Order: sequence, then C-alpha cells, then structure tokens
Amino acid sequence: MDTTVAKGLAVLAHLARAEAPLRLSQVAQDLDLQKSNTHRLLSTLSELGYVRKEPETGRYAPTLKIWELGACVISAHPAKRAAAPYLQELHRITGETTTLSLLDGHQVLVLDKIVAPRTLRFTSRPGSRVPAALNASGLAMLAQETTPEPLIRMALAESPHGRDLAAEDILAELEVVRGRGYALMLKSKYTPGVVGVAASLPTRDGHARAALSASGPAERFTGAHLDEIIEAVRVIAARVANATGPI
Amino acid sequence: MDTTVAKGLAVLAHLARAEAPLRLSQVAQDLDLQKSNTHRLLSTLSELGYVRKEPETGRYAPTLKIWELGACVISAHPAKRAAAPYLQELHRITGETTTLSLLDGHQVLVLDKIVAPRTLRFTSRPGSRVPAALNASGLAMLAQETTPEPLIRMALAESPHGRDLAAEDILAELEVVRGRGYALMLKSKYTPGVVGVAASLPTRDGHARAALSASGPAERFTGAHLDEIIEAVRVIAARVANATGPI
DNA sequence: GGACGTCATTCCATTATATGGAACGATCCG
DNA sequence: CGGATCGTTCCATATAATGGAATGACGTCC
Repeated sequence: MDTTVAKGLAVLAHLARAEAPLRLSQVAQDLDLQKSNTHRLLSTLSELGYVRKEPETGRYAPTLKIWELGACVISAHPAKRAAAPYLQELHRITGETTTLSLLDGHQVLVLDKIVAPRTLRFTSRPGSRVPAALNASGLAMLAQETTPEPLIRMALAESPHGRDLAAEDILAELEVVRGRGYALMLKSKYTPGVVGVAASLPTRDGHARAALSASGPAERFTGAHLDEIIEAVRVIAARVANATGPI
Repeated sequence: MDTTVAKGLAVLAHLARAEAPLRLSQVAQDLDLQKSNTHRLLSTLSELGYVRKEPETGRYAPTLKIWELGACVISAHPAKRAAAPYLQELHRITGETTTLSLLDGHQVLVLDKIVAPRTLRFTSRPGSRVPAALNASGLAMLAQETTPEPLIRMALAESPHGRDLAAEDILAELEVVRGRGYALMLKSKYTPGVVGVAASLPTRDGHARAALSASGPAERFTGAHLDEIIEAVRVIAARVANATGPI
C-alpha cells in the first residue's frame, strides 16, 4: 500500500467534492494530515496540473484535468456507448428528462442524462449516487431476476426506510415491478414531486445491471401522457433486449 | 515533489486514456517503471477503488471512480453552469449539434455538447482537445479583443499548418472573425466534411475564453439553413453578453 | 495603530517507506 | 515438452516522505 498515493488521491478527491476552493489548513484538518505534508501534496498536485492555487485567495481548487481523465473513462464505457441511442430515442419520444443508470452495490449511479427542454426541476447529476430503493431505476434493477437475494437485502438495509417506507412494502413493490416489467415511482421519498418510470436493460455480463428511465414533475406525469411514457419505456427496453447484442 | 503520487497518477491517467484494459508489464514498459513498483502502484489503486483487475484476463482497467470525481468538478464549473441554458437553446433553435468550449493554452477544450438527434457524424467528445486554429470555436476565441498577441502566436505555432494552412491565412481569418463577430469554418482541416459556426462568449474574468458553436455535415450547412444557424449563434452570444452576469 | 492569532511556507534530522533486483510459480505458446 | 513471458513475493538498501520547529506574512480585534 503506497500511503503517499493514497494521501495524494484523498486530497484530490476532497478538493473535487468540495463545493468551493479550500485553504491548505482546511484540507489538512479534514483529512487529518500535517500541514507540511499537505503543503507538499498540494504542491505536487499543482505541478502535475491536477490542482490550481488561486492567486487571489490562496485557496486550492481542482482543475479540469481529472474531469478530462474521467471523460475518457466514461466515453469508453460499454454500457454507456451501447445505450446512448436508446436514451436519446426515449427522450425524443417522451420529451421528458431521461437517464441511464447502473446499479453499483446498493446505490444507483447515474451514468448519463438528457434533460427536458422545459423548465428543469430537480435533475440528478451524472456521476451522482442515489439509494437504490428510493428510485424508479433502482427498483427496476433490483427487480431483475438475476439480482441475487443478498444484494436486495443490502439495498433495503442501506435505504433510510422509516415510518412510511417499510422493507416489506419495497419487497412487495419489487414483485409488482417484476411482474409488469417496469418500475413506477409515483411518490418519491428522495425527490418529492418527481415521478419516475424505469425499466432494466439486459446486460452482456449478467452481473452488471443497467436501467433507462424517464422522469419529471408529478403534475405532468398523469393520464394519457403517463401512459405514453410507460409504453415508450417498455418498448425501448424491449428493443434493447432484441437488438443485435445486449448492452 | 512527491514522486510516488506522480507515479500513481501517471498510472491512473495511462489506464484512463488507454482504449482497452492493460497488462501490468505493459504499464511498466509504457511508463518506464519497474514491474514490482508498478505492481504495488496498481494494487494500491485497486485498494482505493480507482482501478479494477479483471478476474478473467488479469488486465487492469479504470473504474468509474475518477469519472465520478470529474463529474463533481465539471458540474461545479461556473462557465459550464452559466452557459448550459444557452447551449440548450442554441440546440433547440438550430436542431444541430451544439458545443460549449474553453480555450486552454493553444487548444480548444470541449466542455459540453448536445448532439443532433439526426444521424450523428463526427462529434467531438466532451473532455477532448482540438488545436485552436483548426476549429470554429478556437478561431472565435482567438479573435477576442482581449486575447494577448503571444497566445495567438503560440496557437498558430502549435497548429499543424502545412501547405494549405499558412499562418498568414489564419491571421487574416481572425481579422474577419473579429469584424463580423462570429467564426465560420467551412472547410475544416481537422474534421473534413464538417462545418462549424461559433461565437465567443464574454467571461467574468477576462482571461478565461469560452465559445458556443453549432456544427454539422457540410451538405446540410448551406443556404437559408446556414443563415439561420449563423443568426442563432449571433443572437444567443449577444444575449449572453446582455444577460444579468457574464459567464 | 499595535498586538495577537492564524495561516502558509521552508528547513532539516529522523525514520519510515518506497524501491528494484532476484527468485519463484503460473501461464501461455510454439 | 521446453522456452519465454508474465505476475507475484520477498528483502536489504537507500531514497524519499515525514513531522516538528522556526519564520514571515497576513488578517483581525481591541
């Protein structure tokens, strides 16, 4: 274990996740490092171009270099590449915000998103994580037949199921999702007022789980429009399954 | 200079930029490291979750963790946040692929892109870099009045101007761009068959340079449609300039 | 305006730690 | 079956990271 590498990446990650540039002593305190140590780590990261020291404030901010690296990784990601046209088409048909997600452990990782040109309400940012049990895409992926039982248990355990979100309810909901082939989250606990419709996608390797979703404000997701959206999600997911190769 | 951090990040960056998973000895050879050293670096990166060793092939591949970090950085980027609605609207009006770019040194860095729903031809990937002098967005940014002379010289020097792309021609073109307020690249040397229309955006801090562009196949970028596109680019760039705050 | 506190930076002796060579199996290929 | 390449482990060595102290700059509060 190269501890210096671990520290350097911890500093970089800390700056990336911070909402604003950080002072040296702040970083040192947050990560429990010595000031002199932090100083050298930040200096080397600056030399390497991953970090920039603001001349005015003296604070440190990440540059776009990590993002450039990450962009290489995501653009090469097989699921993202394969699903991109379907994500696009679902957006074209429904006119709503559509997302492509992966199940990573007990969390939903948002891979890609096309936002509705309308007034954009809450939109989950690509790269963000959401508890699987609180999200239409998460339910769709958990409901896949190939999902091992322990993974579902873990996802339920990790989700903040309080008074109005019992584990039994979610398990029952998963049964429903499995039966009809898509997940519908009308009353989201995670993002109130947002309705999501999602279907899981078959993946080349069985252990990866992916889902497509369309989501938007509850006021618009009713009646005939909602029926259209559900139908579009089902049709496109089925088309992925019947395509030349799965995701 | 923490050399171990530099090596670790070099390994990570190398894996990220590689088009396929790499074997250990390949990484060691490419980066001129010892095998045992590379082994430990890859092990620590795996422990930290930035790298995964494929069980089947034994090769190493980057995980999505770097991408997640990069997504945090880009989503917090002020220019990207501020320009997103304009990028969206330019796409809505023109129906073509639109991009938001920054000038970083003598290169254009593509920040964001909305692809045309039509058959997608060549599309520059977000995170990719293009020589500034070979690209409509690059010309628009170089033509800004605030661009220092040496930067233009450098951009020209770095661009592969051969027989049909003399430095004088580009300088003359920059004059034209400066006069009419937008850049038009009809015969792209970098991506043949693609026409680009771009205008620079005013930025809060004078030294950052940003541009919006619409681009697509040469066959479609003619006559009235091209005029519409040019007008849309001009109008939206002007709207940014007159907005509450610049980018 | 002066004094205090916080911060960033530099230096250096100490030692922990990264290093690279060698040696060992495993695996692949001819 | 034999040779070659690869990944992995081990360990003595020396390099390079560490943390404490000292310094100077900056900002803040009486």
